[in-house]
Amino acid sequence: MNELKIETEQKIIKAAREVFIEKGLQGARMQEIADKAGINKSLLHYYYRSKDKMFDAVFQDIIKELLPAFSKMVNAEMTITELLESFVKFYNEFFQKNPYLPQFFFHEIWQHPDKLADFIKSQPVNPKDLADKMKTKLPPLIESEYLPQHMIANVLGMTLFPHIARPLFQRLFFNNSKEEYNLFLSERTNFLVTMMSGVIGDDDMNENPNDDF
Amino acid sequence: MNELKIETEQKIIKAAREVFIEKGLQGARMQEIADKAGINKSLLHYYYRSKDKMFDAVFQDIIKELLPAFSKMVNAEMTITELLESFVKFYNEFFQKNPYLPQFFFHEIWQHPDKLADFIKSQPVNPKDLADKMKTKLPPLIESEYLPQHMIANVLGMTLFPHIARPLFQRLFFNNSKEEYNLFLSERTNFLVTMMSGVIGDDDMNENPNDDF
DNA sequence: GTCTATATCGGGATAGAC
DNA sequence: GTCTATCCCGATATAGAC
Repeated sequence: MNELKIETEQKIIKAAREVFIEKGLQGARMQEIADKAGINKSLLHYYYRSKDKMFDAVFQDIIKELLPAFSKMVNAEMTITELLESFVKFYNEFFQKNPYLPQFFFHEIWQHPDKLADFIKSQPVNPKDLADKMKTKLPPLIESEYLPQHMIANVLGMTLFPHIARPLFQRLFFNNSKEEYNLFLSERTNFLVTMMSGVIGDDDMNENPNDDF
Repeated sequence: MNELKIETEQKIIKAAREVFIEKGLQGARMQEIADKAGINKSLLHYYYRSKDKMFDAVFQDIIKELLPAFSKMVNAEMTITELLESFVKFYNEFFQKNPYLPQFFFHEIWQHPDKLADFIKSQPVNPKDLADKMKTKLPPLIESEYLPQHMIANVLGMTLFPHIARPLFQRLFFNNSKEEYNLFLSERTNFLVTMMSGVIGDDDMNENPNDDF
């Protein structure tokens, strides 16, 4: 019995996630979620009292997957080049598996900035510390010119853009071929990593930003 | 009478645009649009038969404002540095005035890739030509390494990101202060222009990519 | 053209049997 | 826990008076 319950809840949350990510909170239909989960519509209300509560559960899950990946990498003991590499690789892979996700995420943070704020406040990590931490990883020459915020915006922007603009870009430049575009995306991971290393300079590869070394 | 009619239609399309951009097609309410236009709900149906048709009108308008700005600049007789500058300045200014717009645009192109495709096909401009044209503007050294698609994704990504990620970034790094963030955005325009010029090399400033010079 | 009143319907939510 | 049946409201859309 209990196993069945757990299994059902899994099916529901999985289906809900898929539908919400594709259609957004307003666009999603409870019926579609129920169909996709292979269960009855009213069961949704048994597990999650309302559509809103169900959405919250999904939204929180997704933020928890996206943001910590960010801070974990910044906190890890890596050089800036290694950091950028794991950064770009992680998000490129993640979004290639979940193409609708960037669109969903940014749409919903504009619709519910409050929900986002609550989550951020509940987090133990201080984002300003992250930015500072990132700054210490930068070679001195660049450090003086780049605000860490610019740096982060550059990296995230260049990584994210081809994913969120996919419906447009795939049609404009890749004959609307899914395969061609995935090829472009995979290739782009390497392109970005080598390009960024070039801008930063490879000479920090042997440096260690920590004093205790 | 006719003037009144025109005036009303203007008020409606303006209101519809605002509400659609903030809430999206699914999130928008006809009542809210009517209220914002200061007219009766049923008048909306008199001018545009349905919500969908109204949305189409708005969506087309917006695409027409966003994409041609793109191609006009690429076609203009500018060096790559001048091109990048007008590019970044145009979009940064446009999105600062219309903060919800990037979020709206990307959400809706995922929801209606068909509508987007139709528009693209109806355009006389060939995007591949644009990419090639852009390639001719690049200094030879860079040309060999950069696919124009990467170049475009880089510039658009770095320009767009702080706008679409605003609810997140403003909270994470700018105490959720609207003023501080606008300052950051304005400053970033210059930052991007100088940074990009640096990467490309300023030595193309005096070159003219055309043979007839 | 613009309004009021109303129809219609989709979709979230609840009651209750099993 | 899961289903069927039903409620009920919100939102788009239409009819018709002025």
